[in-house]
Amino acid sequence: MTNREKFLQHFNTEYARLNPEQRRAVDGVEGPVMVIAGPGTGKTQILSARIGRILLSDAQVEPQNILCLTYTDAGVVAMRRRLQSFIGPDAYKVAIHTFHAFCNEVIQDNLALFEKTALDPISDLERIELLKELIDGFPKDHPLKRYRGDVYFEISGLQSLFSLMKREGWTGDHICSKIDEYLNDLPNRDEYICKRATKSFKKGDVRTDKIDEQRERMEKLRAACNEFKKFNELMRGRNRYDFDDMISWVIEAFETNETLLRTYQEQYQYILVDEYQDTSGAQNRIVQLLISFWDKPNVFVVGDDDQSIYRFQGANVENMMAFAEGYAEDLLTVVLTSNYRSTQPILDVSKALIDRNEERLVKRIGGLSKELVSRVGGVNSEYAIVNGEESIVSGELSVVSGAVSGELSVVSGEENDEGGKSQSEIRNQKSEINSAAVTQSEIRNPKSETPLALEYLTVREEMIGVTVAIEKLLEQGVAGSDIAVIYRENRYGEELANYLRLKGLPYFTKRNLNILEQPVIRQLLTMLDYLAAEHDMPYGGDELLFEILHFEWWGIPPVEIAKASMLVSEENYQGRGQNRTSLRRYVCDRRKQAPRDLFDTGLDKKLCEAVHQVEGLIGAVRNETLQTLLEKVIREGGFLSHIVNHPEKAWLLQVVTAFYNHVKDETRRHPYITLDAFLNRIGLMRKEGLVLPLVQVAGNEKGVNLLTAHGSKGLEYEHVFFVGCNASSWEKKRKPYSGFTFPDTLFASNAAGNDTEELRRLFYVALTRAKKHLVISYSAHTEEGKPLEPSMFLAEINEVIDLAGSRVRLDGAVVAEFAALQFSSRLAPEVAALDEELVTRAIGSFVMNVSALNNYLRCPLEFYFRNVVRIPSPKNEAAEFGSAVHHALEHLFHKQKEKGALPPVSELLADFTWYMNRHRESFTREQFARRLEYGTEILRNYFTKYSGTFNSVNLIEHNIRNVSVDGMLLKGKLDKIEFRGKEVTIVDYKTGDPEKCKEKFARPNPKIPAGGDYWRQAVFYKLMMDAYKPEWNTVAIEFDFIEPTKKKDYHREQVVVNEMDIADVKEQIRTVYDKVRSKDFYTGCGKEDCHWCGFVKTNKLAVALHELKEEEEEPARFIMRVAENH
DNA sequence: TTGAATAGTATTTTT
DNA sequence: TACTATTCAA
Repeated sequence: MTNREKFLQHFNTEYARLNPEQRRAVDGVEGPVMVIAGPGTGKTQILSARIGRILLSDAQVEPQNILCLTYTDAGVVAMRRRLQSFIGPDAYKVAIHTFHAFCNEVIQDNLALFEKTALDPISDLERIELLKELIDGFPKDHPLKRYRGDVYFEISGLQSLFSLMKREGWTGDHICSKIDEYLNDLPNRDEYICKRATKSFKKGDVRTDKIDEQRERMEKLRAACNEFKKFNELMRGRNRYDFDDMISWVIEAFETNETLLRTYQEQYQYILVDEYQDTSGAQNRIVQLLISFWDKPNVFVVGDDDQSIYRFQGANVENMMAFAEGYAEDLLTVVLTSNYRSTQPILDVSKALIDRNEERLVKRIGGLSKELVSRVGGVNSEYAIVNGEESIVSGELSVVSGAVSGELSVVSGEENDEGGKSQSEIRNQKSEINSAAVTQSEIRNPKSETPLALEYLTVREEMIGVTVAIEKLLEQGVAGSDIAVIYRENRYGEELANYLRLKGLPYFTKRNLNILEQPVIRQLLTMLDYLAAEHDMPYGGDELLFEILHFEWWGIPPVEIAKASMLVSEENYQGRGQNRTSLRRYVCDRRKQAPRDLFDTGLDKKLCEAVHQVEGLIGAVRNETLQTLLEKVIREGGFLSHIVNHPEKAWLLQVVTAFYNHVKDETRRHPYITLDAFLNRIGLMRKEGLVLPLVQVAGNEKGVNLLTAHGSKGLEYEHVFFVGCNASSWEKKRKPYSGFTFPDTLFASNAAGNDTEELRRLFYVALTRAKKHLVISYSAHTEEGKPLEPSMFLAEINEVIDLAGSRVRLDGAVVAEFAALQFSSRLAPEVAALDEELVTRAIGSFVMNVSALNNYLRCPLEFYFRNVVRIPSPKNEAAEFGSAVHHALEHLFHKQKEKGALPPVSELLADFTWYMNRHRESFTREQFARRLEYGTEILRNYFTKYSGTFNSVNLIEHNIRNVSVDGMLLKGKLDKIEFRGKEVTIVDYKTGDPEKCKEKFARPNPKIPAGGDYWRQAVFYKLMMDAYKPEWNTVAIEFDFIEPTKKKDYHREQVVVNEMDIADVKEQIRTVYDKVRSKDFYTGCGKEDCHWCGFVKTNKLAVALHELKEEEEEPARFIMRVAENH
């Protein structure tokens, strides 16, 4: 048999399998065809069959005359594979491309026409840099120019706007005219007419204030559009292009160069477009140009408007509508309604939902019907609906019920009937959950044949429930790859993966991760940060070194680092000011001394070795290129061997390689890039939210599939668990600010409700992934016990079809199995204890002071690191600025006292500037300039405001030591003590935004059980003063904010202390004092956002993890208890 | 009852 | 910053 005969034979068998409507679409080879292919109707199949049919037609068409365009690379692969099974090797001669690849080919084949020979694609970072340049070039009164806050705020908005313009092929003029249209129309709109009298408007007036608001937004958009051209010029100037540019260039070339267009029109006489609903305006234009030669082009587009989830808002049906209208007379429209994937009940449920959408072709084009009919199992029996399927289905569904009933207690019975009830009714029912009897009865409900809707108590229980159900299915021999869990957000899947992992169940996920956020890379970057800091200014990065030494790969016992750190601070204390040493220098010096005496240096060997290696790397900064430096960091110092021996070796190597590649790419683009410049660029990426993406493939391919609703498109599974169907994840999810607001006149369809329709399509896509079993679930409460609503989409379905719904309550024993996951993030870590002798030396002379007290109450580990180990404090920009302000004010009042008169403001500013210059190393160049300017400004204003009122009878920077209160020693340094007659006021300066410190003044309350830090400080001072000078009448503690509020007010807050305050704080001091004495500070607070607990956990320094005490009631338990009591 | 004013809170999905 | 939820007022 010849190849052609083989192919013919094969094609005929495949063709025979097509149903009549599919054949109708395939047979009409000439002229335009639009196929609306709902989920599971054999979309790829029909494209392949069509290509086969074209090749077999009488027209002598060669494979290379056919162009098949798709949306994604994955689509190309799938298409090619299917086609090959249809027509054999000829499949490789058919041009199957993504739009981008096709355009690139056109450009590459006609380089002379495009003159783009020297261009490189632009990187995300370069785009940001260009946008910064663009923004820097804005004139003074430009609507997008900012002087305060983030001056580059508009970057992200501009970026998405320009990309949108390219994708949709919109010009600035086009948008501007739409803006005018919109603004002119506003006064006619009802929502801009005042309905009720207010201060400035009467009833019936046009709300000009609201219109002005819109106008302001629109002028911003207009200004942005006007920059589009300039941005493209900038890009060209740098020899860079966008991916989206490829399409625009080809459009332009086709439009202006007829010969070029003709060449491609001649070559591609048959054009097929897959996923037509997702093609952008620009992509669609390419198709139009290619087919524009013929009145009746041989074009075949396949798509499903109901599955459009990537298209820009408001445009989803437009392509298809325009297509239908453009060829109204000759167009063959075929709607595929035979579904070979799902059972009828699943299709019915899906239909119930999607019927709510208004923006659908079936509602816009007359005579179309899109009722999907299940042909599951009927493929081989001549397209008849197989009635016997019900028995198959119910047989297998009872398997699901069995799985559920085995381990889960189910509230069932009458309540299953939730059909037809509105959301509010459902909501009301939730309050009845608690009163419902918990039974072990199974769901043996005839309705189980329909998809199930389960309500779990909490998200946690939902995950447990799904995990248990999956476990059962796997036990019954269902393949993991036949099961999928679909959710809205990746976060859910990540969490769920933990549950499956705990149970040892196989799973499979693909997700995009940001390399820069990976722990290994963060460590590498910290290392590079340190090297840069030390290179810039010796001993400038000491606090980073402390952290770096804790990295696992050195293998240094943390106690040894603590010890070294304590020795350094001891030495510094004795050395007082001059010759302040650092961890790095201290260790280096000691290491060199070692050979000289026979005694041990007292320092850990590995520690010395690590510092030595780091020392070498610091030297390399000067001499090596960035790339070699990174290589050294990776190869030397045990980093590489640590990774290679790590259980997650493969993944870590991937991450490190990807990062290394990024560095290589950066050095290629900027051959002489310095470490500093590189780190700046990384910082810029972080700030602008740019990611270095890497696809993580976790688990194995036989595992249960974990997917987002978006990611599930085009896939199908026997069992689908559609989870997290809560309103908060769907329609009530806020979308973050995404740049500019567009005039609604831009969209052909009304913008209102469009978001909902898009979401509904996404929900629909998820539902239609299921072949036989669909379990939709949501939870009734958050982990914190707040009630959650089911998604409105569920209610919408319920109104049409009774979903078999149940409230699932898990068995305590089942929940207990997952206990290990419950507190995982909230465990309080404990570090190894220090040598007894060493601690005693460190805290032997401990005297209580405010910051130690605050540190301890915040987290005992913070106290340990700051007050016992005395880690080097980071050169913090804000803190150093605060010190400079303090310093300047201290000198101001000293001089006032000495001279008896207030010195001129210039001296205040000079003292400030002096201090700033002295500590220049704490700032970057920009920070320094900004802080200097800012400090001068606020101090001048502060001086002007208060200069007439400064009390001259006062004590400045008064040190109080060893005051005994109830046998406890207290100390403190007071900024200023003012005497007004017999009354004494203590003043403390504060820098920072006064508005943001409000809760620091709070007295103890349920939300802040220990009270605010400033409140405690005030009470502490009062307590101390009363013991120190009982004869002084300390009436108040005043917090003087040196920085004004946004409204330029200077704020002073006086705290008057009462008896209860005294008692409270005394109690706090007593507790902490005793705990410090008994060396009880090795265990952290366990709060999720605690920096110190986080430090200990991420570096795996903990020797033990403790569950938090039941101080605050654990929310899930709380709900359970309430439930039990009813 | 409903619009208007104010306070509070939280940031996605994909190519 | 922008949107939602709440409170306020006609």
